[in-house]
Amino acid sequence: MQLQIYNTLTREKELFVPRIPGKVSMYLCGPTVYNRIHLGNARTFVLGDTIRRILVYLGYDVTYVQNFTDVDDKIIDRAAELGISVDELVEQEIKNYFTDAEALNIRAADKHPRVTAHIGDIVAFIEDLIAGDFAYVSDGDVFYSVESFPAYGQLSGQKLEDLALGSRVEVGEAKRHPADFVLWKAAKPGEPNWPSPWGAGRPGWHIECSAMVRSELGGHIDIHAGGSDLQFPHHENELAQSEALCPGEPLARYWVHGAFLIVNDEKMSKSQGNFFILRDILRHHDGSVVRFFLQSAHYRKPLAFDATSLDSANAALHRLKNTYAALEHVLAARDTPPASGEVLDLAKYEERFKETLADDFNAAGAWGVLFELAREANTAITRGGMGNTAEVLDTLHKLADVLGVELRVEKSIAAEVEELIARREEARRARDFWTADKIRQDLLQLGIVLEDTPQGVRWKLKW
RNA sequence: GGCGGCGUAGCCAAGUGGUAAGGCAGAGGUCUGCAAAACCUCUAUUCCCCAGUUCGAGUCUGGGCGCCGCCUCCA
Repeated sequence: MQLQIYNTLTREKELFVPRIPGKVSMYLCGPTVYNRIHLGNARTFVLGDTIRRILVYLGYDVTYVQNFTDVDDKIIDRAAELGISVDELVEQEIKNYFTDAEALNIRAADKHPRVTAHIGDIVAFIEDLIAGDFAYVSDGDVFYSVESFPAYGQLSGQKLEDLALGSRVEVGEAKRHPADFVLWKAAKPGEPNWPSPWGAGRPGWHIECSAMVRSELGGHIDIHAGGSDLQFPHHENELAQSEALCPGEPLARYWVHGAFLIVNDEKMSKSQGNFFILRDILRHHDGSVVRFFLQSAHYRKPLAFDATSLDSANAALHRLKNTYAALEHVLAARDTPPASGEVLDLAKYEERFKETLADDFNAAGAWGVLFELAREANTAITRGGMGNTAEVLDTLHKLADVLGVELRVEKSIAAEVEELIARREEARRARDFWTADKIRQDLLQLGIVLEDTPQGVRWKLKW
């Protein structure tokens, strides 16, 4: 079993060889904190978290960094719109991000650096670029000179001539080449700014990641990930900045880009107006369902989203949760002798699961393996049990956790409800089915579903 | 115009040379006092079309058609 990763830089699936054997450093471009994330954004953050979990599962010691972009035009505009300070908005939205992430079972990264906490690193980085003749000062702004970096365009496959045609040069910008991009923006009145050798100002967008990778991870990393809209210009520019200073060693050995969420055959995005705020979706759907849905297609393929997507995902995931609950119930049944019968070949399933994930993080395929395991477990239960119920339960739980989904449904039950269930059992024994069905109906109103099984009554919360 | 990607059943999808995973929805059956859950059976002779390579192609090559993304803030 060897991990293979599709590398955007080479456009090929490559054998994964980290810089340091057994260790992986990974950086994911995080959110610009100006409002709640939408479902498309969530896909990328779930991807990063899933890759991290898979790497850990495969035995790597992972250092995972995800930044917050906390100074930017959109943030400044939004704060003004809301009539609050940039700081207030940023603090609020970072908090919101963690709330949303937690709902999707996205674990906090090892570090979540903020741009504004790294201004010194950024200024130092820009100074290095200027010293190396990769950047130039122009009236308080500092620009990166794309022509100084011959490899410019390698990540996106763009040629400088082609880029020049499409580039937009704003009035007043003194760029030497149309594709040159800003490293440091001179301060405008009323905007957040920091002192620098070129005057007060704030960092451009791309420089933050180069600087934070350098300060947090040492300048060279194994995996750099983000949504595919960041491939150009953001990642192309990051690469140019970082590798200008360190020729010979790549900024990232593997570039991973996640595909978009598609609504009505179009990319879900703020500008299209076809986006769904994650927060709103979570009002109606469990986070595990949303996460499961986001993993239902391979990360490099667009994933279609429509009104039925989450209901369908919910039904699918409950198939696994039901199997899990059934196994727990069998295991907990007191009066049944230890189950014998066939023993499920768990090693076989785990091997397939692992190999599928090792093939460019194929989570959707790995879920398929889990469904097959669930079917075999269900079949065994139907036939009277299996020899290794506890191990099946553990394996199912462990593998779902690699994908970040909890199959165990936490449930508590009030004493009155237990009393009702007991009374229904009495009624059933007395063949008073009218009363028994009445109690079952009443419980259903309370959101509790009863199932009569050979091992006794099983209940669950209605989904 | 430049660059990149996609096209698999009603729907969502996995699958990069060996004879079509999985899920949802649907039909029939089993189990059940009735349900629920589950199980069994059925639902793509076929992977947009046409050529080619090969013993063998959804998978490789060439051409065509359709769709999407990036090139401007964007996950």
